[in-house]
Amino acid sequence: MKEQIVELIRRGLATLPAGTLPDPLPPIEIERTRDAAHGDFASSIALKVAKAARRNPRELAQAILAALPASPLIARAEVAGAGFINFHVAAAAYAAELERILAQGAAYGRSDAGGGTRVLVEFVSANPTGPLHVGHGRLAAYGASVASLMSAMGFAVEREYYVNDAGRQVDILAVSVWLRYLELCGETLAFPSNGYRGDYLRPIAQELFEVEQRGLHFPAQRVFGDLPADAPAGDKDSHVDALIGRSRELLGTEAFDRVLAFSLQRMLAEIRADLREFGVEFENWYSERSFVASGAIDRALERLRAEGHVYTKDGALWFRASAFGDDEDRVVVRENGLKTYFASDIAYHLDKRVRGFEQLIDVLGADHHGYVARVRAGLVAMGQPADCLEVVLIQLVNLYRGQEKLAMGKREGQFVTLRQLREEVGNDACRLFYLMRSNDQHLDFDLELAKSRSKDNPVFYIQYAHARVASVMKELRERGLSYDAQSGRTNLGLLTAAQETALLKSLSSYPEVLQNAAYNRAPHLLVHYLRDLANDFHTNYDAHKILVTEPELRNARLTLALGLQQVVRNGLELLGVSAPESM
RNA sequence: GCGCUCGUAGCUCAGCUGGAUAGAGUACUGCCCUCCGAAGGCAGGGGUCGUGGGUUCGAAUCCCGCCGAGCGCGCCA
Repeated sequence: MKEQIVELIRRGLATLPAGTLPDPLPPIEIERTRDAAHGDFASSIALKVAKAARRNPRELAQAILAALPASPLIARAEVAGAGFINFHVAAAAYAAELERILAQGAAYGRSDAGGGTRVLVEFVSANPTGPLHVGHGRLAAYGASVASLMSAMGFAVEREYYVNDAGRQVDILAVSVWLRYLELCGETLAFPSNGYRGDYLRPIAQELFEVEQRGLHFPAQRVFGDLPADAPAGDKDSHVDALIGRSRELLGTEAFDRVLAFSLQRMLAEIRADLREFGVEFENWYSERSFVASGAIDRALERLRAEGHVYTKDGALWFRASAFGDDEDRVVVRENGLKTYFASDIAYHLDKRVRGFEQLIDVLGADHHGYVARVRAGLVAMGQPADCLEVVLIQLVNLYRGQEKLAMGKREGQFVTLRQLREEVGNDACRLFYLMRSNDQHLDFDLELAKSRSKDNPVFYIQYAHARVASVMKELRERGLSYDAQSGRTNLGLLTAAQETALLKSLSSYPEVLQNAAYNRAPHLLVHYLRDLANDFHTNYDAHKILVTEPELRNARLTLALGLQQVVRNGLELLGVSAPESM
């Protein structure tokens, strides 16, 4: 609807004599008015160009108004205030929009504006060394929803999880599982402070034991004998590194890698299952291990070297990041010859571009904000446009049970997992609560509220609107009546009550909300919209009985209710929340 | 110290690609059930948009300073 009016203005402006308006015309924009007295849409185009055109804004607005072609869409248009042009949309136009909703069904609100531009959304990418916790859940819900929204806008979106399955951390994972396995063999040992201490590794060790039996058993003394001391007396890093070395030595590379692969596979399976059950799917699970093996990092470094963007200092190889907007230069190859994580990170991002993605969206926890400038610097140095990478930072999540704030810290080892959260409040509440707030706002997640069946709970309130329509349809059948869609469409003119026109108006703004939410990477806007829409429906429901005896009015009202139901369903779908028929 | 983010009603937050008297939920106060789901609806009070400047016809929104909160500043990953 909005686009149609913009088109109308565009056509009107084209008929104005040359020189009336300044040449580089700002984009024509209209906005929904806040005050009904200002009509439904308003344009401030006259105010914006008045100065450049050296004309009085009101006069200019009047001229534009006079040039507007007549349209059945607009009941009335007028100049108001300092030079706004206000548009009053014809009631029939809202009725037509409702018909469009029902005709397009699940496709309503979608667009092809993205033109199939390839976009890669990378999110979650949690290390496969532990289960997903509540913070990852927010990344998952957000990334999935942004991907859906962009896909609805006609972008060719792929979702990617970068699996950090290489490097020291997975060695530590292997050692941690093996130590638990040794405990199952009857050994008593001091678990390294830098190991993964959580109980979640015990079942994996148990499975390992069932597969390997006692084949990997070594006495604890041989494993820990004369290793550098662990913290607090010694250094936890050198302790665990030595422990990795000792493990490889005793088990042999082949068996150690077997333990590693087994642990990784189990951990990853758990993460994938967790996300799948949460309704979050990825096209790509991109393995760092295979990425490293492909030689892509060396190729990226070679590219930097060829362009002269690296130099040697203190025995290390540095990337001249400061020349590309970063605060300082960064090491890519350490003095000991090992490549840094940063090196693989920029190579990975280059690889995304090489794979043909025009736009890269990274969804990261806010504590990663330090990486943005340097990764972008890397991409630019390797010839990529600076704006091909977009990083969205997600603030942290605090769990509450009513007033009580729940402690959750990895350090204490008692962090709440995503699975625990889902099991307690359910997927729907989980997804919606995660998306309720803007990404750059800390999220207070109240478990009690998420579970409550009342208006205070937006999940409930929105789903209830959907279910309520289903309930009305059921009641209709129970009364031996049926819905006549044709009659409903032809009698939409009967929907003249204030609550009905308000609902019609809200429904018509859905495409605008979607577009806004997609382009601003802001699913929370859709959540707020759906809540308000549900409110409009409940208000209308309370004010006007749907199942009245006059068939024309009844059918018209049912049409409105079904349109509402369709839009709620479409919106919830994009948020990953179910639209129940009853609850 | 440097950098990123945030600061809007008692509380939790929208609004921030500048627009016409600043919105919602909650809490508080008072109404509404012989009626399709009261798991609901209606009405009311409540705000120097952290603060001081600036840009603009117009600033919660853009720019600068200050105050306060969170996070990040390894040849870790």
